[in-house]
Amino acid sequence: MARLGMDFFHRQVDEVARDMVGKVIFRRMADGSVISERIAETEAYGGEEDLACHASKGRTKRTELLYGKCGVMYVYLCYGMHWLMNVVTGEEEQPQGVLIRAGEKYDGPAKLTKHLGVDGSFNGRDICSDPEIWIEDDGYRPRIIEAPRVGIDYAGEYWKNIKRRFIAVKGE
DNA sequence: TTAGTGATATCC
DNA sequence: GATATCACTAAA
Repeated sequence: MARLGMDFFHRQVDEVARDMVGKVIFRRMADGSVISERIAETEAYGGEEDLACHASKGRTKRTELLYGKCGVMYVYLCYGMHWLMNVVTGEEEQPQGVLIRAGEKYDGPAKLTKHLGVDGSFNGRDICSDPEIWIEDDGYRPRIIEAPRVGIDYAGEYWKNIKRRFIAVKGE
């Protein structure tokens, strides 16, 4: 087991998103217990031209984190009730991030964050050094399917259709 | 298919 | 200050 560090996230967002599939996310709860969940699905967002990336519309208070240091969590409240969890990747000054969409047992971005107890208080934390949440590589290497991202109809035909979504194949 | 929900951004 | 938007889920 090896905890993922800065070097893992300091790469092209597409590579990081792909490599994160199959890794295990750990969470130390307030009562001291530790739960884990293998990542089954991610999506890559980023590049200044990526219309699906929040930061494409301009650098704002909210998206500021995406321009910052890699390894930092970007947690965002969607539709007033769902927390979505991302990890910033790549160079500083480049808005890039990986959305963690699903775990093996918790399929769906908001279900995953709910299970892990991740909310707005995790926004801006460094997943490489935070004592309450981290990601490890246990050597598992699933076969990975690439697919178009979902839920970004507003981003236009091109960005809607490119394959920046990575899904683990079960049982391999 | 649609109702629910609230932070953020954008427009007065 | 007000409105429009949104990387979703559950219920029907």
